[in-house]
Amino acid sequence: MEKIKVLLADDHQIMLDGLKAIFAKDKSIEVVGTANNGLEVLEFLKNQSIDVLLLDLQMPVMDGLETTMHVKKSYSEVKVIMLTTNDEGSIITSLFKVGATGYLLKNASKESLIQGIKDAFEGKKVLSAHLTEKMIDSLNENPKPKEGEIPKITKREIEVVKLIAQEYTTQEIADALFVSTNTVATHKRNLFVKMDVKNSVGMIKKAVDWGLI
Amino acid sequence: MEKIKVLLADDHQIMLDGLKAIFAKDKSIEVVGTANNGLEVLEFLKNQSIDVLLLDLQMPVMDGLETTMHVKKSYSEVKVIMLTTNDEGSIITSLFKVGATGYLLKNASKESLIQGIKDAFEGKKVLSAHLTEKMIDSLNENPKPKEGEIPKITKREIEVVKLIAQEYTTQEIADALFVSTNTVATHKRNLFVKMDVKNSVGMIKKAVDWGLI
DNA sequence: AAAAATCTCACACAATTGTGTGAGGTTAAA
DNA sequence: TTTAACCTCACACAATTGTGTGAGATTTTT
Repeated sequence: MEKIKVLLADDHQIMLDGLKAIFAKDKSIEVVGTANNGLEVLEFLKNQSIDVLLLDLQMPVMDGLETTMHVKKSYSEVKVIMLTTNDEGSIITSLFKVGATGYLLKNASKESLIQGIKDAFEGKKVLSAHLTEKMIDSLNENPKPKEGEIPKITKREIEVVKLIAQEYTTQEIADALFVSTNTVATHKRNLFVKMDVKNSVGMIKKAVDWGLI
Repeated sequence: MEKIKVLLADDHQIMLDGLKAIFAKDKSIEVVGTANNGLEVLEFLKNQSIDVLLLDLQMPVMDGLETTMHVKKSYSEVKVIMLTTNDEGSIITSLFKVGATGYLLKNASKESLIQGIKDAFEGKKVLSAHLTEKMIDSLNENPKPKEGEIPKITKREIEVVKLIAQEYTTQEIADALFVSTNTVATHKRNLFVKMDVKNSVGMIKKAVDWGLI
């Protein structure tokens, strides 16, 4: 069987050595090179193809996030696993959005690392169990409206809000709801006051924040 | 030790019976009641407190998502675990945003269910391993602007977009940028075309999607 | 049953937004 | 250096939005 070609990138030589030692013991993984920053990774890829890129998040010159973007843009078939010591939940989602395949803690066990490489190679998403929760938390981190701070918006008003969000004009909303434009205008007026906004733009922004639409 | 008080909610009686049977064998869990829909859950909570709510996502009258919102609003200390057969990734993030604690598949093992209840009770987030990947995928699923699909928005235009998002009128934007209202109007006009929207509301929505603001 | 909230509509008017067309000056790219 | 993109502004006009006030009808809550 062909070995999984892995490129290691970390600014700490000790880390690179440690990783190489770990993977040396595994028959299905071959470390084909190392890099000290993102630029070196891109240089390496110009000359040689790899299957998996194991990447330190914190690096000088070009960090993990930026590197991932560049790599995925030019070599989309490469699986990228981010390796890091700390676990800032907020960045995890960004990582996956730019196309990373996995996210592992540096203090993960040797077995986890090896398994992570293999899973990534097979196209699976890889995530340290401890990090799942972090990620979930980060989803909630946007200034979620505190319980009592949301005024009571009526059903009809919500209908109006939704239509406004869909770029409907007052006239179109009136037609859609079978009421007069005056009525729609009244709903909007009341909404502006309730939501404490100046215009439809502010209204829709808050509506999104509040989960109204 | 006090038992963990659990309320089961599912519109299928068979499911309820099965769950009861499973939890009956565990000494630390006590099923204190069952409900067939969200309304019954809310009714139950008026008279009796619980620790964990195991909730079917698909229910008539009031589904899991809506129920969760109501429950967390009035009884924030209750841990909610969603139980479902299918796994629509997109809904998972919504779930956590409304305050759910976990999300398990109905075909999870008995052990997983029991452990899930215990974890939730201790405040941990619970997620079927198989669903982690789904969730990650769903992060990527918002009509992410494909590389080439985002038109080139100039710096000046972005400034305008940001101010519009802050409920500035054209006049105020003009003052803020030290240009005439005509200029601002022109920027807006160009933005409408570039972004293919009808008005400022649509513009701000897309701007958010595209990460412009 | 009385009170409060909701939904409806009218009328009038000010304010703002959106559209069309044309164009001069500056900057960046080919 | 020629072209292209960008920023600027004007003028005019239509369309839409936003405000203020008042009020009847229906539903929900107390």
